Amino acid sequence: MQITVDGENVTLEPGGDGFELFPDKNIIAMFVNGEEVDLAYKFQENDQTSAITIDSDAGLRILRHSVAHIAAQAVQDLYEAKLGIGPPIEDGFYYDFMIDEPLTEQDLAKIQKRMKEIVKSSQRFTRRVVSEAEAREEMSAEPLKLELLDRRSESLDEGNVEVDAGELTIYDNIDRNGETKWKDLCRGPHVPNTRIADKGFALTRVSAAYWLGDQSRQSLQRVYGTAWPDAESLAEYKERLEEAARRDHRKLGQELDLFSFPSEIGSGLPVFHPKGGIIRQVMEDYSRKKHLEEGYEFVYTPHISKQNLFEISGHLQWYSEGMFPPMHIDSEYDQEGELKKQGQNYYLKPMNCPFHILIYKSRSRSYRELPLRMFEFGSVYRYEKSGVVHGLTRVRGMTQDDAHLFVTQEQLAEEIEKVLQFVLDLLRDYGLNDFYLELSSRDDGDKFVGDAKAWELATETLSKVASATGLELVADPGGAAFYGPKISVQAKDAIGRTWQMSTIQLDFNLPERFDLEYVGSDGEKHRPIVLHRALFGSIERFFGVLTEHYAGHFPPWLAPVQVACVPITENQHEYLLDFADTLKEQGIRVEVDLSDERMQKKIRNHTMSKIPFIVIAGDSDEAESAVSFRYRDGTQRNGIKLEQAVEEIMDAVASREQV
RNA sequence: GCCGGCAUGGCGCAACUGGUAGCGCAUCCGACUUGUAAUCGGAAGGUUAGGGGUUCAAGUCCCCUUGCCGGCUCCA
Repeated sequence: MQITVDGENVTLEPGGDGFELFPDKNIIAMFVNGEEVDLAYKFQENDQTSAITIDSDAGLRILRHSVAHIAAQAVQDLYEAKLGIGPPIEDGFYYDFMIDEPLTEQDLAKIQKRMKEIVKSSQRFTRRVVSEAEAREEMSAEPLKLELLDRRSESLDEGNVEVDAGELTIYDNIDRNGETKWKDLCRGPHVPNTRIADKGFALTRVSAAYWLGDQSRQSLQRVYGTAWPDAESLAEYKERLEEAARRDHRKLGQELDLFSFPSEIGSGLPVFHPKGGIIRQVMEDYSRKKHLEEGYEFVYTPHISKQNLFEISGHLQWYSEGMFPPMHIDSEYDQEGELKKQGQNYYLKPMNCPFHILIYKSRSRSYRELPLRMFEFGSVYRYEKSGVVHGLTRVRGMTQDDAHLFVTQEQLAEEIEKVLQFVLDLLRDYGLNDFYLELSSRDDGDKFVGDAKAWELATETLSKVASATGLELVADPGGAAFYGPKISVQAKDAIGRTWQMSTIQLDFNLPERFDLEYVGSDGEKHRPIVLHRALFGSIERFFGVLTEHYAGHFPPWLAPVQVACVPITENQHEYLLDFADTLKEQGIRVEVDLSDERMQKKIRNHTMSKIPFIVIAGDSDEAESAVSFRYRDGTQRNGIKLEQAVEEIMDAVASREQV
């Protein structure tokens, strides 16, 4: 029998399978004619195959999915639980269960212990093709699996071949004695044997999850886990989690005294302390400067508005759920309690656009004024549901670095290009360098405004401009809001996590609703196009992302305290105070530590508060008009002359570099 | 909004099955004056998120509210 292995012709005995062909233990499955299959697969004439190693992307998915099965077996060994689904996910897997009692952390430990036993018992994953009737029979005690079978037949009826139109398979877990210990309806493939999971897995958490992600369906218990080819990779993964935890902006915000969320104020409503305040101020000042240079004009608008504005804008129609409920004011009653004056509703604003648009509409506009760019640090309030607020990244009150650009059709492409370049430059100034773009286009449904033609044109324009940056462009079909397509900038942080930062959003809706126009060179009235864009997204969120990106080690230009001076003895107090004065005159944020702690303690304190420059001086330094630098990583440089020290600090701040 | 967990001085934590709150850091006072990540001694500080209940007795048990955490759903 002839088959092709990695493009090479190989001769195999009839009935030969993957175990024969790939004896290497690191190979856990294989591709056959493009499909992932078990090693137990018996080759057919002319099959094309290649190995799947355990550490490849496909291999890891298969491993994780297999460990999900082991978890499910363990759960069913220990509890009365019905099976949901158990797919691999990034870095791990989950399995959903219908179970009466919610699982706890203690349960997790028990389940993991049981999993270890299953792994050690060396069970084989064995594939078996079944008819639908057989599958229903064997899964008769598993209502959720039966529902999946129902759904499968429904979609087959509709000619939808997406969901496993192929044969149905059950995987049996068979132990050394040939006894079937467990089975699951599953497409596979799987690792050959539970032992392969050996030392590289761990359960990580439990939570609830809706069946099939549907809020109206029942809540299941979801067990999350992770799985890796070996113990080292698992340890590395755990270390990665710990690193992320160390960088958590909520923790750093507390430790570095940057911001807090007083419960007296309410959920999702942060206050910035002086140390966080100065960072914000520097960020905002820099942003203002850049916007001025880029031709933006600054506007200011209130935080609340009468209901009617949001009726015109459509927010109440489309997004009232995300808005704080209204406050009703100005009603007046006479002595009999009869309504004398109809009051009205005011809403906290969830977006700035209607306000900017009113500024546009305050007088007639000429094409000569376009593009008109209105910028504001606009405070908005959104009623985020109670379960979703999260540190600074998901809040109920925030400040957007928001701008609305009013442009003509002809100017659109160039303006988008400018904005995109502006965004990327600005993000780079903040130390983010690794980006990709996402283009969200129209949903196929009819939930959109404007005509399809205009959408198509605009999407094409966005796409062209995005491609021209040379950055990776990911399509997000159907991801657009109802009012227009958008480009979003995704940035990767220092430990490789991606964050959605800026968005550039076209709007076909508001110009219509507010009946915007400008007078063109032809003397006729035309409708401008509105571009929404926020570069940071929200200041709060960006602040959180930067904190995690830098792990609290803000570069000198952003650091709340840029220089801490530590005298070796009291004799240097004057000397360092003079030095600090010189820096202060240059606008440097500097402190001299005159406390009566020992200098080792002072160094420790300032290192822990992550101050970029610790400047130390003793007698010998003073004698030669010098100081010593100590950086956050513990490195030191001695004997730096005063003028040079000042210059270096100033340079580091001015260049916005990290030290 | 849903499921589960948590809530003790500024911060991090302790207090066995209910028996009238402890420790470290920080703070304040005093002593010490010291070349690169914690000097020593002393003092002050909480009625245990808020409210209600059970009990002779509640930080420990029950209920409600608020907030936080992990997910789900959502994120204009």
